[in-house]
Amino acid sequence: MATNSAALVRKESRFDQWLIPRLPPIANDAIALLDLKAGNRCFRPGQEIVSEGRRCNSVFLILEGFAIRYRILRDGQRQILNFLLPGDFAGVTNCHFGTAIFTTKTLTHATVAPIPLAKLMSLFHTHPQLAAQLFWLFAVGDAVVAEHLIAVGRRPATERIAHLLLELLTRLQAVGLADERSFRLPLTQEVISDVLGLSIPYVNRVLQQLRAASLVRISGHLVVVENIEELSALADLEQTYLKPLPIAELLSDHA
Amino acid sequence: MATNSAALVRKESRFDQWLIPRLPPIANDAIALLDLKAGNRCFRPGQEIVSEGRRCNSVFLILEGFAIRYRILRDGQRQILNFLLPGDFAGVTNCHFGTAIFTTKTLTHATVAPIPLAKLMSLFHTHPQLAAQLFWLFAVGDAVVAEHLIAVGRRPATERIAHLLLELLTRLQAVGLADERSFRLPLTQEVISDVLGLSIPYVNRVLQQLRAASLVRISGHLVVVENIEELSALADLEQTYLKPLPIAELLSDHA
DNA sequence: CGGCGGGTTGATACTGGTCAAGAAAGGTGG
DNA sequence: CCACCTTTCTTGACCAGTATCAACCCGCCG
Repeated sequence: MATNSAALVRKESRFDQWLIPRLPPIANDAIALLDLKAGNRCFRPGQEIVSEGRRCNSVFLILEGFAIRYRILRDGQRQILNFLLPGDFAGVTNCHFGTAIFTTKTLTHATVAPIPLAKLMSLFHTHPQLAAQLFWLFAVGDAVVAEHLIAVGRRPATERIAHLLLELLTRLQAVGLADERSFRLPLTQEVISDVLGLSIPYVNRVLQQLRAASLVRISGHLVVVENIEELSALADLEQTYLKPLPIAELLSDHA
Repeated sequence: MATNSAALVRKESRFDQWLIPRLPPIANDAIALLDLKAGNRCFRPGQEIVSEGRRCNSVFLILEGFAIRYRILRDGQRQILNFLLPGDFAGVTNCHFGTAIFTTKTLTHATVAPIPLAKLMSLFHTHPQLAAQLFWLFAVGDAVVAEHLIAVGRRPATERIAHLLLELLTRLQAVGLADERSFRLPLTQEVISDVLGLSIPYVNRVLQQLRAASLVRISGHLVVVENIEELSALADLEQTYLKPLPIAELLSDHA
């Protein structure tokens, strides 16, 4: 079972040291199985982990730090697709095309474990339950992007921002990187605007309103949600996708 | 290897009959392995295959017909996330949460093969390469949604529409359901607007411009791209994600 | 024949973009 | 600890892409 290898990892304290977040079991499994301690790579803020147009045969398990996946358009505009938090796999989509179609760039210092796609796939033969867990992670990732698309496609700016902040709060809580109402993350207004498809000045104005209404405060790299209830009412956030059932329960249910 | 079972399926002509599209190998594999001929379900246009809020423990392989995945917001607005074409798996994300968070609804008559998630997962033990192929399909699906998000987030209406039509053309060609410049699909202006986050009247006006410029013509359920070059120039379409490498090639490459 | 889902149009409003510039804030070397 | 530079944040004036609302029309189906 998953718990064996996960427990195994937890014992190794040096490794645990910077494994601050509570990675999902799949991540711990992968770490144990692939001996990921060996090939870790560290990135500085703003470095590209995966670059659009370049070859890519590996996925990257984020162990520490934050990253974004995005595309730069012809006219120089940027659309950020999603945030990559500790425990997420980066580059999964990219590596299936041989050459990357999106760029993944670090937002902070980050520790990342590269896993060659071939190695991962070959593990399926010996550890089939790993595949199932990966699917589960994928499904969550897909849901995050889908919710994001809904926000960008159909919600006004204020709701989008509220939605984004609550999504991040919830996801970060899940990995132990946020407390009840706040988290640290270098969320510049430029980043927010590129995530949500807005302009920087407009994001600024909306943020001022939210601040004036005592709903959120972003100062430096600290994001504080001052009134979760009201902000949630604004955001209309789907909670299910951020708190998915453990895979075991899914398989035991009946149609 | 994958080809065995795929070839096996192709021989069965009665089954092949309505398997007009060239399903990807994974689909044919699944069909063979799971004996999907047995449990097929037929849907009429406008029926829900998966309903938001209801339990969901299966994925659905689309064998014939078209569907959309969407969410209805509080205020009644709809955001369509993606189109499901023959060969696509529907409900994959949903079934990982126990209860569906999106709705999948038929656009035409459709034939669908339900696959209990548990059944699929258990196959990984006996057919590990199936998992790898499913990942590949997933990656393509993710890329489609991601490109969609980019269009909605950062592109003006005309480009969005051009992008959408070319995406559909290319995807349909891949399964043998479109010729060089046209395809049939009940693409109402309401659907287009809900896919792209626009209003119906505006879609109408943009469509008129495109028609006036002899770029596209939508009449009834027939979509004809009259000038692929110009439309492509407009759309700035990423082709890579619609023509991914076969999985074998990916695994043989080196970092 | 009537109803209805689509498509089309016009008038009008507004959300959010653009441009331009300045003020803070944060980081860095001396 | 300060001067300086860069990044980020703010603000204002103005503009434009799209939304809304409200008809009306058309073709199809029962």
